[in-house]
Amino acid sequence: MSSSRRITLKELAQHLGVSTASVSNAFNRPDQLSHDLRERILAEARRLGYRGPDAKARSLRTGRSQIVAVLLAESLTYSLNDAVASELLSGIAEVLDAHGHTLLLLSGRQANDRMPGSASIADGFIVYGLMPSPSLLDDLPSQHPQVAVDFDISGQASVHVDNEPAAHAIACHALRTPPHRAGIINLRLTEQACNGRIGPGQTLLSASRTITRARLDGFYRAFDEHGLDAAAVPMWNVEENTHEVCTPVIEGILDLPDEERPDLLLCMSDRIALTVLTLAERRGLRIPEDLRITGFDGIAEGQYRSPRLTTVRQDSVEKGRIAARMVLGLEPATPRLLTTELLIGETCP
Amino acid sequence: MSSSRRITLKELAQHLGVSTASVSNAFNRPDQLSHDLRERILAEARRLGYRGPDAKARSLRTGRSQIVAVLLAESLTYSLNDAVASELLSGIAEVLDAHGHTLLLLSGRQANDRMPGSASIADGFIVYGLMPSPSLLDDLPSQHPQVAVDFDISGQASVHVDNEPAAHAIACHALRTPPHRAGIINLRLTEQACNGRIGPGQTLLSASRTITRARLDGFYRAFDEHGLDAAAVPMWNVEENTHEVCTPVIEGILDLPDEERPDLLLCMSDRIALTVLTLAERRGLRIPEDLRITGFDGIAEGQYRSPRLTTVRQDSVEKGRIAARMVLGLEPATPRLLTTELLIGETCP
DNA sequence: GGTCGCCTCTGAATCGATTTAGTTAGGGGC
DNA sequence: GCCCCTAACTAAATCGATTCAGAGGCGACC
Repeated sequence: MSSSRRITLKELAQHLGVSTASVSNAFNRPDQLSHDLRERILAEARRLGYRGPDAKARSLRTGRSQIVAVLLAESLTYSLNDAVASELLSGIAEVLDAHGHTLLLLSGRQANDRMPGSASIADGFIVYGLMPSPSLLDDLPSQHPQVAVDFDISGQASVHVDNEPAAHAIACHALRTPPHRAGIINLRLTEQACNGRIGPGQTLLSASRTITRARLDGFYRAFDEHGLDAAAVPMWNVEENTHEVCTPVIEGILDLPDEERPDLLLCMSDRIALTVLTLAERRGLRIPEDLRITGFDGIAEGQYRSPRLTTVRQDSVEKGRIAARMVLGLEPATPRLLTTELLIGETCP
Repeated sequence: MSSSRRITLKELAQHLGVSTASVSNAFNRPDQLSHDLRERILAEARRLGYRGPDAKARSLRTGRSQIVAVLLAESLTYSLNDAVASELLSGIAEVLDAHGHTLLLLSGRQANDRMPGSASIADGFIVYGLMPSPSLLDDLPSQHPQVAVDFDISGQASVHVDNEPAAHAIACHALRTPPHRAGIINLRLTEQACNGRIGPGQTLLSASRTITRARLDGFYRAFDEHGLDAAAVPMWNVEENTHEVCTPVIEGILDLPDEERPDLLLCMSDRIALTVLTLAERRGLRIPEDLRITGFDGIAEGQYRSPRLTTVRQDSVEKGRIAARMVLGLEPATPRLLTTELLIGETCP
C-alpha cells in the first residue's frame, strides 16, 4: 500500500495508460481534458496515494514556488518575540494566505554571513530593516520583486511610517504640561554601541541608518517649538529592544537622586516604555504624578493593561499587508508612507 | 551586464570551457577539484553575476531543500501574536538557523481546506496543535519526518508538556490559602463553542482533543486533596486566547455582586490571567487582597510587569528546540515530556 | 618498464514535473 | 461526400542543477 518511495506523476500515468500531460492537466487545468478522464485520474491518484504534483519539480519547471520570503534584519529569535515584527509578519501572512502563498522566514543574522541557498526558491522578497551586512541583499535573485519595509533599497518599492511627525505629535502632547526634567531613551542611535547615558562626545547615526533618528528629530522640533533647549535634555541609549538589555539602563535612570531623576521620559519604543513603567512601579513611583512616560509603536501589550501606555500607534499589520500586496503585484510597487495615531493613555495624560 | 534572465550553471561552464560537474563541485565539494580551477570558476561566477546553484533545481535533484515547515493549527495571524506560539517558533528557528535550514510557515486554517501545494517542498514537518481537519495531515509527504508538538500523530515523534502535574502544583499553591469562592476560566474546553459560564449540561472535551483538559484534571485533583468539592467550583470558558474574546467573559465575572464574585480565579493561560488582572485593576479591585489570580504558560509579559503573575512556566522555547532537533535527526525521534516550573508572583503569593 | 593508484576532470543520466506543437477522431455545415 | 473546426489527448523538449562511472595523465613503487 504505502511504498517507501512516493509515486510520481509519470508512474501514475503509466498505471492509467494515459500521457503525463493529461495527468498534469487533471491537476492544473481541468478544462483541458474530459470530465470522465479527469475523474478516472483523480480516483486512481487517491487509490495509489499520489498527493499531487511535487512542489520541487513543479517550481523548477514553472519558475514559481508560491513562496514569499521575509528577510529580517534581526535574528529570528528576536523578531518572533518582538511585537512590532510579529504584527508585521501577521499582516504579511494574512495576505499571502489569502492568495495561496506561503511564508519563508530568513534572517540577516544567520550563523554565517551569507544568505542560505534556499533563499532563491522564493518568488519575491520582503526585506524588513537595515541588514547588518549590505552584501546580503546582493545574494537575492534580482529578477524577483523586492519590497523594503522601514528602510530603502535603491530602486525598489518600500513601505515606511511617518516617524518624524509622529514623534513630534507625541512630544507636543507631553510638553503641554511642562516637565521639570525631561529625558529621552533612544534605541540604537549611537555610532558606537552604547547601553547607558549618551555623552557629548558620541556621534549619532543618520536617519538612513536608523529609524529612531527620525523620531529624535521630531522630539527636538517639539522641544524647540515649546521654547525648551533640546540639547540640554539628557539622553540614554539601548542597543536592543528587550527587557533584558533595557533593565540595567533604566534602573540607572530611576535610581538617580530625586532632584536629578526625570519626571518625563520619552521612549523610542513601547517595549522600553513598558520596562520603565514596570521598574518605576516596583520602586513605588506614582505614574503619572512622579513620572510621565511615553512610548512608540502602539503594541497591544501597552494598551491592554492598566495604566494604559501613552504612545503613538503605527499600524504594523497594515504595513505588512501592503508590503505583501506589493510583492504579489496586487498593488503598484511604489514608495508608501503610512500615518500614525496618537494614543493617550494614563502614563502621560 | 545584468541581463534580465539569470545565468545558469551550464552557461557558466560553457563560458569557462569546463564541464558542469566541475562548476557544481566548485560550489559544493571543493575537495573534488584543484584549487586553481575552483578559484577560476568562482571568479568567473562573480564576474557574470552567478549567485550559486538555483535552489529550485538543486532541491529537485537532491531531494532536499533545507527547509523545515511548521504547520500551525491556528491561523498564522493568531499564532504570530500568541506569545506561546512565538516562543515555540523562536526555539525552532534557533536550531534550524544553526544548522543551515530555513523555516516555512504553514497554517491548518488556510483560506481553503487543503494544504498548499508548496508544503511538499519541505524536508520535514513540525506540527503544532490539533488540526481543525485531520485530513490535512494526510497531505503531508509521509516519507519526511514529522514531529508533533502538544498533541500526538500516531506513530510519530512528539514533544509534550506535563500539563496535569503542572496544573496540580499551581492549584495546590493557590489553595494553601483557602478561598471563599474559587472559579476556573477554561480555554476551549467545551464540546460546543461557548464564551461564558459553563452550565451543567455542557460536555467537556477529552484530553486527546484539548490540552486544557489535562490542566483541569490537575486542578480537580488539587481541590479533592484539599477537601473541596471541585464540582461546585464555577467554570467559565473562552474559545480563543485573545484579549478581545476574553474581555466580555471576564467582565461578566468581575461584575458579579461582591458575594458571588470569586476571590480566586485559576486561569488556563497567562493571556486570560493578564486580561483578568487588567480588568480587575481598572475596577479598582485590590490584587491579591480582593482577588487572587493564577495563569499558565509563564510568558514574558506576565513576568516583566508589576504585579508579577503567579503562574507555571512551560519552556516553549526549549520545546521548539527539541522538536527542531528531532526533525533534523539530531536527536532520537521519541516521545518527550517536559516538566514545568512554578512561578510565584504577586497576583497569588 | 609495467602496473597500480590517485588526482582531476568530463559525459551523460536523472530528479518530477509543465507545456508546446501536433495528431486523431468526430461532428456540423453545405 | 467533402471540408473545416473543435475537443481530447499525446510525444517530447525543457526547467537547472547533482552525481555516477569512467577517462586521461602523472608519479611511485616494485
